[in-house]
Amino acid sequence: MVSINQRPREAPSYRQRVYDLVLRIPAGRVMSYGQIARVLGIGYDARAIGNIMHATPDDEPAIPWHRVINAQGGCSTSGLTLPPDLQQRLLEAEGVVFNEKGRCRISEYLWYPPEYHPTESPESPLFPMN
DNA sequence: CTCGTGACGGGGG
DNA sequence: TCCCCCGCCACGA
Repeated sequence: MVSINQRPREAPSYRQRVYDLVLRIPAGRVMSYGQIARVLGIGYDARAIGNIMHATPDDEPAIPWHRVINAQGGCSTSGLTLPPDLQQRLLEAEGVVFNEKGRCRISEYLWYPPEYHPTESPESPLFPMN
């Protein structure tokens, strides 16, 4: 495990910021890749978050990677080294309900870090749509 | 340094 | 709703 923990304690790396946030997602709740990117701010985007999460199991086994799904409410882990249905099963074990198409009502499970105060206005680019 | 590759997302047809 | 296309960006070759 070429852990990021071995990195000296400087400014948190891009990965570390992502991991720190994912670590805080409560069981039974989820965040989408894009949502994480928006919470972290400029320079982060959904695709990059996905790349990082892909490496997570090897990197940091303790990180609840399964609580990060796509904005459509589905799991994006098809055809990898991981069992295709693993992520969904882990979430179901935490009470998340998926339909026959493998999608959950994401709005019911979304979690936002408490210190993050998104604008109330749906007009705002920071409004937490997903 | 450049290039290809995604566990993405949103818009359009 | 599904599908396709394209912008986005960290990472490894």
